[in-house]
Amino acid sequence: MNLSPAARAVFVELLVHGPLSRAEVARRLELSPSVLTKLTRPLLAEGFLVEEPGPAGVPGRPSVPLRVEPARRAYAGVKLTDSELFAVRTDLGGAVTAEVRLPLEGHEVGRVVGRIAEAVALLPGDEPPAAVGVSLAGPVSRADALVRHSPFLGWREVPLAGLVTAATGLPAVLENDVRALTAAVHWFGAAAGRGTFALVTIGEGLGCGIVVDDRLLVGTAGVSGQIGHLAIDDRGPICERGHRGCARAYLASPSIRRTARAALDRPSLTFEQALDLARRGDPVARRIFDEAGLALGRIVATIANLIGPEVVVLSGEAVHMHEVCEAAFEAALGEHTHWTSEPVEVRVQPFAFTEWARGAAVVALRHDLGVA
Amino acid sequence: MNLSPAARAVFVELLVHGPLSRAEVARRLELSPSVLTKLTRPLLAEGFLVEEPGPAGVPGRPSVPLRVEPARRAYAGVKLTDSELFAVRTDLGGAVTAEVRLPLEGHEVGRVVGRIAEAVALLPGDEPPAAVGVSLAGPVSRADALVRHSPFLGWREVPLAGLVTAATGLPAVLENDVRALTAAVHWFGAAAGRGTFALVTIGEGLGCGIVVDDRLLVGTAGVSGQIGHLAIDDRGPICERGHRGCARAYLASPSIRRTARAALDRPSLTFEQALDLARRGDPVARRIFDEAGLALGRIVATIANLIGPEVVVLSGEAVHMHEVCEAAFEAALGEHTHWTSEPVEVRVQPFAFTEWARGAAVVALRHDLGVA
DNA sequence: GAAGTTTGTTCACCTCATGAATCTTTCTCC
DNA sequence: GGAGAAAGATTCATGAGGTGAACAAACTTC
Repeated sequence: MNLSPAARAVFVELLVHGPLSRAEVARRLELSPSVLTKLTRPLLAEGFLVEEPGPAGVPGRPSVPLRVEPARRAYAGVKLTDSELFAVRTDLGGAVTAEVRLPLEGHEVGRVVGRIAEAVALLPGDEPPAAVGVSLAGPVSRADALVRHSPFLGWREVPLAGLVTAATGLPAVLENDVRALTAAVHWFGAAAGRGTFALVTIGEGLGCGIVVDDRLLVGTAGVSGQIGHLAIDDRGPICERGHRGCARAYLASPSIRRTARAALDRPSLTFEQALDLARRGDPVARRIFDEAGLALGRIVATIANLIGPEVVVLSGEAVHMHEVCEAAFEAALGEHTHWTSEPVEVRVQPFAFTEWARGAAVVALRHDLGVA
Repeated sequence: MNLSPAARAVFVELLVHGPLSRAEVARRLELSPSVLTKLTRPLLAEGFLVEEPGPAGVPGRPSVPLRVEPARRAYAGVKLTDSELFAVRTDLGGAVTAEVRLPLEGHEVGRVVGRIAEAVALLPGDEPPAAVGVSLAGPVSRADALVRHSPFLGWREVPLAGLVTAATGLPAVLENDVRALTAAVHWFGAAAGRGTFALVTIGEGLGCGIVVDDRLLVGTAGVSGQIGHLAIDDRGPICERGHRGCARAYLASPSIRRTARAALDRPSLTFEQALDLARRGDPVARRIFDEAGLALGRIVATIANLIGPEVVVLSGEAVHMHEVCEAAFEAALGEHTHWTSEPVEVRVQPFAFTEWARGAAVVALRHDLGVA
C-alpha cells in the first residue's frame, strides 16, 4: 500500500480503534490537526477511508468520524496442519468473507505449495487478495521467510514464503501460527485496542503470544511464550517429554483425552465426549477438567505476574472447555496472582476452525500496510 | 540536557555501546553520515564527546572514534530503606565517584526528605549533580512522581520527587528500586548493549526487571516482574503470606535464615553464617542452598521460556550465594528450559552495597538525557 | 440572533534528514 | 614511490513532513 509512516499510523489507528474524527486521531497520535487533513485526503480519495455521520447534540462544529472501508482490499490466509489446509479470505477489517478447506496429500514441499496456490485461487472474491499469509506450528523465521523446522510436516529450513509468491504471483508472508493468531486478536479480536496483553491458546498444544506496547514479543532466536512445559505440580500426570505435572500434561487436549481414557477405562473416548461427561457431572471427568482449570489459572497468573498485561485472552480449539472448568480456573488465578495486585482481566475468544487461517490473513494485512 | 531526538539517540548509542566512529553510529541508527557531522559537532564543542585515536592498519580514511566524556556531568542517586539511606554520585558513564550512608531517624516524610537533601549535599564533587534519582521498594508511579505505597516507611501517595526538588533545588526523579537497578544493568552493567534481557534480584525479597527491545517493561498499573510468590513446590517451606513452597520461601535471605535456624537449631544464625556452613560442606546448609538454587533455576527458566531474553542477569544483596548453589541452579535451569531451546545465558552481576543507589543515579541520568 | 465552542482547512514557515559531490587520509598494488 | 582504491568525514542544495497561526464552518447555548 506504500504509506508514509505518519499515514500508516493514522490508518492503523482508524482500523483498530474504529471510527474516529480527524481531531481525535490527531490527539491520540500527538499530531497537529492540520496534518490530518493532508494525510486523510488521499486515503479518502482512493476509497480506503469514508466519512460517517457524526454525533449530534454537542457544542462546536460537528466532528466527521472517519472509518476504514473494509471491502476496499482483501487478503488470504492459509494455515497448514499435518493433514489439511485451511484458507480464508478476509477484508481490511479482518472479517472472514470466504473459506476453503483442502486435504494435503503428502508433505512434499512442492505438493503443499501447489495446494496452497490452489486454495488461494479457490477463494471466491472480486479481486485477487493483496497478499497471502501462511502460518503453521513450530519455529518460523519471519524475516527470512523461512520455516525453520516443522515437526509434523518433516520440514527443515524451507523458504516457504518465496515458494508461495512464485506459485501465486502474490506477496507472501510467513508466520508462526500462535503469533499470527496473536496479531488477529490484537487488532480485531478480544484484545482489540489493548497495548499490552497475552494470548493463551489451548488445543493440541499450548501456545502463548505476548504483545507489549503494541509490539509482538519475538524473543531471542524467535522463541517466546513457551508455556507448554511450565511445571505445575511435581506429582501430576506425565507429558510426552517425561515431565511430571507440566502444563501440557494437564491441559493439552490429547493429554486430557489420554487421562480420561485411562481413568474411565474407555479406550476410545474422545476429548469432546470427556468434556460432555464433565458437563453432566461425571465425577472423574469433572476432576480432570477441574485440574486442567487449576493448571490454566496458574499459567495465566504466572504470565500476569511477570508481564503485567491489561488482559489475558484465551483461545484455541479447546477453549470451550473453559466454561466447564471456570470455577477451578478462577480459584487458581486468584490464588497465584501476586497479593498486591488484582487478578488480571481474562477474556475468552470463541474459537472457530477458521481462526488460525484468519490469523495468517491478518499477518498478510499487516505486511501489506507495512507494519513490522 | 535538551537534546533533539536524533542527537539523543546518537549520544545514548555512544554512551552505552562505547567509542564508535561517526560512520559506525550512522550505520547502527540508520542515519546518513552527513547528519552525524552536524549532530556531533555541538556535543564535541560542549565537551560531552571527545575524539579518540582510531584503529590503524585498515584501508580508507581512518575512523575517529567518539567517546562520551564521563566527567562532563554528574548525577546523584539515593536509595531508601527502612533504617538508612544510601547516596552515590556518579558520572555520565554510571561510575560511582562518591558515596554517603546516613541513618534515617523516623519515617516522617519531611525528615526523610531533609535527610535526602543532606546526603546529596554531602556528596563531594566540583559541580552540583544535574539531577537526583530516588529509589525505594514498592509501587511507585514514575509519571506522577508519586510513592504509591511504601510498606516499610508506612507511606501512601507521597509526592516524593516534588519534595526532593523543593529541598535540593535539583530536578528529581522517582523510581522503583528494582526498575532503577534494571536501568543501570541495561546501560552500564552485565546487560550493557543487550536489547532484551531480564534482571533477577535476590536479597530481602525477590525482584525482577524486564527489558524488551531496549524498553523497560512497566506493566498495567506499574506492576510487572512479580516473581516473589511464583509457586515452586506445593510441599516446600511456607512464606509470610502462607504459600507453601513459593519462590520467596526458598530464596529470600530472611526465609533461608529462618529455615537454617530451624533446621540447625541455632536461633541466632545469620544468613552469611548459613552460607558459610554450606560452603564448608555442612549437609543441612548445603541442602537449603541447593533447594534455593533449584528454585532460582526454575524461576530463570520460566522467565526465559516466556520472554526469550538474550541474557538473564542475577544481582541483589544475596547474589553471592549463587556460587554455592550453582550446580543445583544449572540443573534446574536446564531441566525447566523448554526442550526446543538452549538454556538462556546467565550472568552474575556482583553486588556492592551502593548498587541500588547507583541504579537511582542512572534513572536520574536517563531523565536528564530525556530517555523515557 | 449573538456568543461561544469545537472541527476542519489553508498556508507560510521551519526543522531535520537526505543524497550527491567533494575532500581527507590511509592502505595496497604495481 | 606513485597511482589508485577505500573508507570516513564534510559541505550544501534539496525536499519531505511537520507546526502554528489564522480562518472558515457548523453546531449549541443563552
